[in-house]
Amino acid sequence: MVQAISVQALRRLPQYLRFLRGMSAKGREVVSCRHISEALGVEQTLVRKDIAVTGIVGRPKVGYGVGELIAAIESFLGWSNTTDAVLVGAGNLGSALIGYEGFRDYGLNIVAAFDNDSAKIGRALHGREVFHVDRLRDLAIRLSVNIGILAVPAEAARATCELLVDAGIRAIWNFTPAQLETPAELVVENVNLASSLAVLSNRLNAALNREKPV
Amino acid sequence: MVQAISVQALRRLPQYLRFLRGMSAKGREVVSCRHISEALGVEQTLVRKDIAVTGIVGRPKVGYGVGELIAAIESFLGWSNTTDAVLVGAGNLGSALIGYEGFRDYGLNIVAAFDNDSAKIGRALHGREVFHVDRLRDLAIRLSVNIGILAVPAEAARATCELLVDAGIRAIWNFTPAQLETPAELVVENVNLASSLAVLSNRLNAALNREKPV
DNA sequence: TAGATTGTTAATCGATTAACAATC
DNA sequence: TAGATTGTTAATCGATTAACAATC
Repeated sequence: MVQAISVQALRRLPQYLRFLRGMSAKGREVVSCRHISEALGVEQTLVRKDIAVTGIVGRPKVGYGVGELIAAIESFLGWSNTTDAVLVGAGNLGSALIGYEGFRDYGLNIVAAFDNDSAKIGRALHGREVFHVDRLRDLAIRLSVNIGILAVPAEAARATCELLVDAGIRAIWNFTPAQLETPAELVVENVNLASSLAVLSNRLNAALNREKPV
Repeated sequence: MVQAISVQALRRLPQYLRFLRGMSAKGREVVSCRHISEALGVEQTLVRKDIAVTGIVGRPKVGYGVGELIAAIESFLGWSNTTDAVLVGAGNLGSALIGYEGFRDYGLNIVAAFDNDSAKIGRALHGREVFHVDRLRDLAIRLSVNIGILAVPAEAARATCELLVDAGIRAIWNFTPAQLETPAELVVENVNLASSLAVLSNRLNAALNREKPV
């Protein structure tokens, strides 16, 4: 059966993972929920519940094995093995993403970049070749890539999304502000910078108003 | 009094805004909740409640004035006037952010970039000069900038955060995976790519398993 | 008027937190 | 044993949805 897990819990797992890897690097072998809770500011009980979904069992009075827990979270997220992805849009953001080495920690490997600007084709971008989008379908199918990273200008988002679906892509990591029309079976995860900035703006305004009330 | 609004609602407002601007560009003058609801896949009642927080009042049987609604959302988010920000970290991601023209739509203006790599200092990045971080405090205070964008390597995140606080920065948009130790009054908004990818991975795995159950 | 739409109140649902039991 | 910690069940809280009233 497929594990049911809340989006919120899912979003916390990588934070635990990062903390645990740090502990592991320091040679620490066991860790308690209280430890994680205090480091990340997440309630102990919540940490315990989140960890429980990975199927790992801790030892009362001791805690969890750091290595075990890391492996369990990685495995739960499907990050134990490298997953290939293609990136479309080799502009500023696209090249930053392809050059971001941190993705390795999440088991993500961008195998190739695509663009429709002939000035960009053929050049290597951080060691990955840039192809014309015309070749997307062929290459993605041949390499059986499931994940597509969308970093094109907003106006091109929908059309590019269709290209990706046509290329057999099953999940799109959408870095554009555009809302994608999604065929039911397509997984779309939006990285919505505007939403994030809205939260920042609102809290900042609240903080400033608290100081100088109108 | 400071408007109370849920983070979720706050995150939806920019989506409405984007849709409304599109409508406005097409010459549309009124819009109903149903209209927004269908375009964005958000329940009508929820749209209505979200819009209500901006203080705007619609007309039964008609809807809301597109221009009015845009102005109300922009004003609520504090996006009607441009807000200055400084960016620290002029690497791949930093230069993508400084070159991203979309921020203009959210009233965000990156006035300068900072780095500690002498190879990057002095060069212009998408038209903005890159300064040494030593000059951060002086410039940020002089320009009374409230927002700092953090795009340094994860290892440098905490130290840079302290520099920003020392420079009078009140809100940090954190693009690093690091968890920041936050003084109570500092606003921190994390753009957590790992969390986002975790959600994507999990849904993709679920979709693939649905096809080929174990 | 009738119908469409806004606005609000009540019900539901899900996530978080609190309380407690189990265990080493 | 006593105490610390895990694991689970119950209570709370907040966000979403459903139902309804108001209005043009």
